[in-house]
Amino acid sequence: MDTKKTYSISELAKEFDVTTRSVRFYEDQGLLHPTRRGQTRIFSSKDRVRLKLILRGKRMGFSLAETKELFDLWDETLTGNEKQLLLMLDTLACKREQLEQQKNDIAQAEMEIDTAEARCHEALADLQKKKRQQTKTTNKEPETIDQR
Amino acid sequence: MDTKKTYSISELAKEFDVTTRSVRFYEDQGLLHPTRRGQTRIFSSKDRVRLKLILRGKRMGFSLAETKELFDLWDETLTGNEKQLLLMLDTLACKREQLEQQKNDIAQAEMEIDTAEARCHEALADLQKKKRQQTKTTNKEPETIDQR
DNA sequence: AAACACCTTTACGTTTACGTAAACTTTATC
DNA sequence: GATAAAGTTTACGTAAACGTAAAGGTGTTT
Repeated sequence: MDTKKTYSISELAKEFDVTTRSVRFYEDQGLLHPTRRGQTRIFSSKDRVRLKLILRGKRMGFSLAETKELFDLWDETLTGNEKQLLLMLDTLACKREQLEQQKNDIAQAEMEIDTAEARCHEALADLQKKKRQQTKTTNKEPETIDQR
Repeated sequence: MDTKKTYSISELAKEFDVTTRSVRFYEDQGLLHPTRRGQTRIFSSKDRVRLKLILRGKRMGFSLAETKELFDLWDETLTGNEKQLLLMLDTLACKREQLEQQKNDIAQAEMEIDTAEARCHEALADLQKKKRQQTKTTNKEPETIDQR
């Protein structure tokens, strides 16, 4: 069920493969806002979404502070104040630029991986050739063959 | 000139907008290998390329240690040892997966930015409407208009 | 030769993002 | 009602990636 209303700390931790320590830390830093039953934390599905966003942000190289800024900004944006709305639009535009940069970086990296891989295959092919020649002279069985 | 043979530390620092401290740190961590004239560092164009890769790696969320591993692996790969070559191919495949994940993350983020932006524009439009109605009753000039 | 720019090493300080242990409370289970 | 399982706070520890002096060495420009 994706519409489950609440989650325990270990449920969230397990689902997203982080420690409870991390989750508590994110709360401490103001990124999550669980309610309490007694002193036990109860996380809403909003918290769940935010945790997902936090982790994606991390994978994308965002700091917790950056992510928190976005969360806070979004919350303030919801108040409907015009200045906030414009500020949010600005911020979104910035993020878009960052994403463009990242896409470029990724494209570059992919190309370099391609050429690196090609060179590896070449080098492997060379090695196989040498082996075959050795095999010819010593008359042994051929070994592994690189096939991709 | 992209074929300039050597660079001083501050040349590199300026070109890539990092501090000399960082460059020295990268050397200290074994990511760069400048030669020396006296005790002054002299960076090759290979170092320059590596610095570029380091920084791109950082933008992509890679740690220096990860980047160093790749550098080292690549250097060892160049020795032509078969095991190294296969290991390298494996590593490259892993990196490719990472890049796929990142592309997904970016695509998701872009979609969310799109919807966030749309909501902002809606909210702004609502505000404008309210303003216009006020303007009608109070007969004042219209103010800013959100046009995109 | 004095000043200035640029380079060096050494070394302690700082921020981020948690890890880890200790000591304790609450809740579920046998 | 004992015991385990999961939760809590407090607090010190740590790795990464530098920042920031301090103290000094080259070299060239005026």
